[in-house]
Amino acid sequence: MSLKHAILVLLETEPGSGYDLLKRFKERLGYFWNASHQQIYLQLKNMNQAGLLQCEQQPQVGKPDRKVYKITHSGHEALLEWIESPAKVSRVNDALLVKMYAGHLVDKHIILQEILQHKKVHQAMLNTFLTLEEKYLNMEAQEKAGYALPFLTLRKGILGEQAWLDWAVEVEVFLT
Amino acid sequence: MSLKHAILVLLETEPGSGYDLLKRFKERLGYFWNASHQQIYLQLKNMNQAGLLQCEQQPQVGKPDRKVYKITHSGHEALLEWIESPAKVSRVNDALLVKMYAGHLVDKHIILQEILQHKKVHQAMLNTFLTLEEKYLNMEAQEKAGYALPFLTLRKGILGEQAWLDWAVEVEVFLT
DNA sequence: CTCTCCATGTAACTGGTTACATGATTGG
DNA sequence: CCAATCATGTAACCAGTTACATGGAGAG
Repeated sequence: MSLKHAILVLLETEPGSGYDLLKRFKERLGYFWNASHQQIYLQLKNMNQAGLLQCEQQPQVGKPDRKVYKITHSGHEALLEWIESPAKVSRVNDALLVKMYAGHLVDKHIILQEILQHKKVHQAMLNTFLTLEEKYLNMEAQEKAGYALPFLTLRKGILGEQAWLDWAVEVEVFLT
Repeated sequence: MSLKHAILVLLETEPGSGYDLLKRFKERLGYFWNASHQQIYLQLKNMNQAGLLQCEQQPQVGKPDRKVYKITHSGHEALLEWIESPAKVSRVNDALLVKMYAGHLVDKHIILQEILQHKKVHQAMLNTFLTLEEKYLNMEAQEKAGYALPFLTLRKGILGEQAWLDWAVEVEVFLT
């Protein structure tokens, strides 16, 4: 299970609350890791209990306390251990392809419409990634160096989305 | 969710036992849908109870009964309804990219080794897909027509794996 | 005044994995 | 003889989603 480790990664550089983490997930790991706020709050509680994080409560007026979590030494150790041990090849379960496979059962326009809807989402993601890429490429050498690995994950996103869109073209050609 | 629907797809053309389905998953939906035998047996039981499938028990000597499941009318309806209603864009949770993102915490050879391991698996998958593609391309026009949609899902696999391997090259260039 | 964002959480449920369990047959 | 494959399942656990719940602040 890796939500735990993803949280450790995001807290490794700076402490943050559950909500902060939610935002960081969207900004930084958005393409390859998703987490809902419910999952995050629960995980933080568990990880705090397990001693991977420590929590500082900041009282707020008219709001629930702001709980800022910080990685502990034990948390840092756990993170390194995880990075160093091999990960399984992640296998997808893609419902769209199951539909595609059985598409002969319905009118082909239904499948085509579905593809076009998904295409919009993938095109939008690609655009976001390309904007981020440009930002990176315009950085000064020094700043660039610090973002090299995140940039490689961005490249994964770009190549993945481009492949998706190339595939969509093949599908459209066949279905129209 | 969709394991249910994937099973309906696989039983739509011909009945089969849990073990038959396990094999069909591997052969036909392998790239985009994974299911363990435990999941399948459980689902079949539930779907039988829900009236989507009917089960015929074939007694066997020295073995548990062979339970052959067949899609019912209600199951067929459920399948069509599912295909016709929009699917969410599937979002990946890829632990390898989380590691990559935080790769600065460890020696870069650790990340490189991990990439090389994963690359082997992706290369093997691509080879399998390319073999299947060739098989399809050598079919006669008539037979080809019947496999057009499954062929498109195969194309997705091919484009996806090629993109993965292209990305791996970029990673290797950076890490060596 | 309503909508969106900020900010936090609990509870029930569904989906999926890991571990356990059994035993025959086939191929090297 | 040993490993793999055939063939079936249960139980405990872990991960993730959906629904529910609350309430302030700022924008239009």
